[in-house]
Amino acid sequence: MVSIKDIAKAVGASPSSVSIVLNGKAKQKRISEKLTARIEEAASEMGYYPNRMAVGLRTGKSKTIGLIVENISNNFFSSLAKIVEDEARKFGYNIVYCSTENDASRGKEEIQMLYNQQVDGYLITPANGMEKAIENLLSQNKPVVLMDRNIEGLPVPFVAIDNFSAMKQGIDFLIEVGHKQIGLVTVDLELQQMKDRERAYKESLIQHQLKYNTANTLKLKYGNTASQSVALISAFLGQRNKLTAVVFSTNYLGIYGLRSIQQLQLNIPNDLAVLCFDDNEIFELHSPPITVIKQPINEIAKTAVEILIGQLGHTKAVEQTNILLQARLIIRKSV
Amino acid sequence: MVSIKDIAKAVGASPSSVSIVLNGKAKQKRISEKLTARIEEAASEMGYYPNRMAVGLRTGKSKTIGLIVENISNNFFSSLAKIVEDEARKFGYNIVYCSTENDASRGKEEIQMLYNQQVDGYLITPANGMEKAIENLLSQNKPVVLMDRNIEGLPVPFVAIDNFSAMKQGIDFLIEVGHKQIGLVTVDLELQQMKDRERAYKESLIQHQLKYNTANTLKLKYGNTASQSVALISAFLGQRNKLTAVVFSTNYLGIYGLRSIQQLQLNIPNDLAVLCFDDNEIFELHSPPITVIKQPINEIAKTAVEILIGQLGHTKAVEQTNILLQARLIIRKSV
DNA sequence: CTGAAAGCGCTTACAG
DNA sequence: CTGAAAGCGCTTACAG
Repeated sequence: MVSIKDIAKAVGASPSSVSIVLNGKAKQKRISEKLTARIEEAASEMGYYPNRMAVGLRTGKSKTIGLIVENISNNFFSSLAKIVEDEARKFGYNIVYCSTENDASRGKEEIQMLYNQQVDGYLITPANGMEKAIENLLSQNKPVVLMDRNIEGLPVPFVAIDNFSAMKQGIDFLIEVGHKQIGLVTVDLELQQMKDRERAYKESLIQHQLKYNTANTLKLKYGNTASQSVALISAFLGQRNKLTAVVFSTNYLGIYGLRSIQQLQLNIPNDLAVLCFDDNEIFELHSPPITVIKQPINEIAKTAVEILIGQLGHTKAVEQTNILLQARLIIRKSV
Repeated sequence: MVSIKDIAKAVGASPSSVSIVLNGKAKQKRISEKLTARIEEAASEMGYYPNRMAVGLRTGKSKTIGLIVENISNNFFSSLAKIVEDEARKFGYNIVYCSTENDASRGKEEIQMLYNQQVDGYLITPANGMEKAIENLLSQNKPVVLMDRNIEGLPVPFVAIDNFSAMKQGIDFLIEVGHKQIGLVTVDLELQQMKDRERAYKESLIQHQLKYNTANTLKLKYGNTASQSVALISAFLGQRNKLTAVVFSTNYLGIYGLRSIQQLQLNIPNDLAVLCFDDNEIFELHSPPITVIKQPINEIAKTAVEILIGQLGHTKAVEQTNILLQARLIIRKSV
């Protein structure tokens, strides 16, 4: 590996001059044009690239961003990851990812690893229980942007969608179309977004003078396996055949749900209308295609990176730091 | 951030002793048990964690692995990424990912970035044109493991599936079941795996005394948009209605294909039998569920990490470094 | 206009 | 048994 010293030797200058030139500060530091040219030529000829470890140690900047998501293999998060990668790339940043699996202790370890690795900023979809660790980061003046899930009371920028009105929009639609017995399948995570979605379900029913019956809500354990979940959804859907519509509060629950419905040999939408929160190629392709509430993944990722990069000092800081984007109801054929 | 110096000061020892103890070499370097205990206590009390940049600069190791895939948002690669993360984590490694989008110049830039960042090892699904860059890595003695796609003639470990026999198995099955007019939808990438799959298609037909007709193969451009691809597949499938079965040579082609088939309102499997290379939740859930050739993603990822970690000196080197795993034909209801 | 020196936090030969 | 010193590759205040 060729170092600054090597170049200095090659052109007969000092390492400091080389460093200055290579950092584009030649003019500012009044290095002669002649020396500047010689150094630049030598650098490109010798194939010089700075050792980021050394730069990092010296400057405290690693040009790396830590991305902590629930699970990188989940479609929602991997789509997010791709946009994050592309955006960060424009500013010369690499991304190191970690999956929490919604396990706070795993998440905390990951924050620690990223911290030791000196990542410059953090993009996090926090699991419950990570509040303290994130607060620590903030108190160390590390730039953090939360995505998808907020932590109440932490002074940290946050970009996500307005879960309440997104879900409300969906349920309102089901009701307008004539459904009166609407079931909800959700997950027992104590996440604000899940609570918001559930609350929207309830309030929409009440607002439309429909009965809110807790028996019409199925709350699955997060830790359940796929086949357990499918079985539980099947039982839920099979028993209460008075339901005319069901809404799944996440992507993967919807996928499980479709499997259950297939097993039960119910016809969508005749036997049962289906609405799902979060889109997925599966839903678009299903016969019939499933009506969904779609999050603007692109916009979420872009905005989050933009804010983070702003904090890292590359662009102007974004003024409004709590950003709630709107989801869109995409009407297909399942309702 | 607390440093080794701080600890040294706190316990009244030298930084070197602290370093030795904290690296678990106290016994070996014959540091007294008393000092060892004092240092360890202070370190945990003060919340010491090594600065990985400094360690990296000094030792040349960053405890980071670079993962270069075609596209992190693609289900196959994000699933791979999750297993890679979990396996690497066991050995204390972080993963930084990059998507090439099958663009060699982007891929080369990414290798360069990872190199500057001093990643310890590389896990790569190479795009065509990255051969030279990978060769460079090898000549610098950087550990590299190729996944999914090989590069002929490079002395580099490689783990993937036996694409030829996997595809052969699938086509043989279609023929045994009675199909004589079998179409193939594939992509124009000059990748060995794609060639192997195509070759298997051809050879299976010939072996069974069926006509191999190039008009029955549709080769899509990699750069096509989703809707372009769907339109082209529709045209292909619509015209030659003598086809009784079609096989898609990748995951995303299959997804496009299902959309085309839906648009054409063809019944699977009565009007057209469908077989797809690579599994996907979509296929499992489709009505009817699609028969697929499934790659053992878990095994691929685990094996690749295992070999890489082996090369990094943590476990014994794996002896057999070119590993071809077997794919499995999963018979569902689309044939 | 340019160079010598210090120092980021760590590890490792070396000396005692 | 323990410490002082050098050095990884870089950047930046300082001196001239």
